[in-house]
Amino acid sequence: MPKHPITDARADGLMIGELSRQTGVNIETIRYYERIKMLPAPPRTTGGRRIYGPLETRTLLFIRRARELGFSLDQIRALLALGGPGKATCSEVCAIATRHLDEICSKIADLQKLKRLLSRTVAQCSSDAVPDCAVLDVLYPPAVKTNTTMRGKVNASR
Amino acid sequence: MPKHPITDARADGLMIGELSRQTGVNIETIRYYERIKMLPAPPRTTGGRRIYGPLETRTLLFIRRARELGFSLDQIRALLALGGPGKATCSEVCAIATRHLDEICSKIADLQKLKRLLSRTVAQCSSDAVPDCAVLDVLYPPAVKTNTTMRGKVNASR
DNA sequence: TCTAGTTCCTGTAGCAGCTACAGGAACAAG
DNA sequence: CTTGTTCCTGTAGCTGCTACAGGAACTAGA
Repeated sequence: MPKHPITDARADGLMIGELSRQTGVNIETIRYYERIKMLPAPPRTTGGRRIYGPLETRTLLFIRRARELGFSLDQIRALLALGGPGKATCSEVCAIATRHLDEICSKIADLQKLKRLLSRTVAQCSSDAVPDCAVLDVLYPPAVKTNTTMRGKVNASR
Repeated sequence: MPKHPITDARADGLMIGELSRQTGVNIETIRYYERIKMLPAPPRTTGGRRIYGPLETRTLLFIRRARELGFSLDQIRALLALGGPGKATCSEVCAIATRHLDEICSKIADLQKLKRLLSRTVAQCSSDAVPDCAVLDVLYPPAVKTNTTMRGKVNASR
């Protein structure tokens, strides 16, 4: 009767491949999430295959979205716990999100510092020989300007 | 005669602890760099301890600086190769730096998108009960708004 | 000379967050 | 019954480190 690959047992419920297709989350990743207890272990068919209901789909989409927004798995775990049966206040949820927002802001600030430095440096590129390359000048420590040709002097036991 | 912990063999040259202190790079990290061939294996004392010369110090500082600027180890390897004995043009070095700069820029752009979305969302925090939390609304997929209390229905073998 | 304390050595395992196998069992369709 | 697909478990790999364990080498003091 059903022509889609709905398989066995209770007819509603997806197998892992379908869940993966519907959520855009890799199969191996789904199993990984189960292993690290991000997702509850779903029931199985008699043959041992996982069957997922709408709740799991929803949870997985939640996780995926949160990952896209850069939340760590631990943060997501906390969010799921707050949204869960215990119930909590919105401000607790916001606290996690705000902390994450702070992290994002400081990451942006760091990257912008890098960007300024690097683009200033790259702009000086001369296309000439390497010894005068501005990029290498920024990278190499300015102090030790010693002769680069002093190798293999010490010993060499072993 | 020497009161500083310069040990054995040729008197110039640092042991790994001193190198670590001077460069600010963790001892274990230095050995790790050697293992993955970021740093050449240095000569050893008869007792088997590594002795580093000024070139190694310089290289390690280079690596550290490049890491601070967010270059990957592979990129740094490439930079070191270019700066090395083969010599290359400044534009080759700049090519690597420019690619890295592009990565930084797109990371910044991504993070700023996140930042806007998250801060807009967090701003709506009501401090009230969870069901109406704006953060969770953003995270949860808008489609499936089904009853959350339908668990443990399918089967439960195993 | 013996001993204590420090530094160093190798090798292995762990972190996040996956991804990619190998080798086998279960299923659907011809 | 066979073929092909999907699924299963378990393990190892990725990046860039960090942290151990268990032992060897060195220094300084008694």
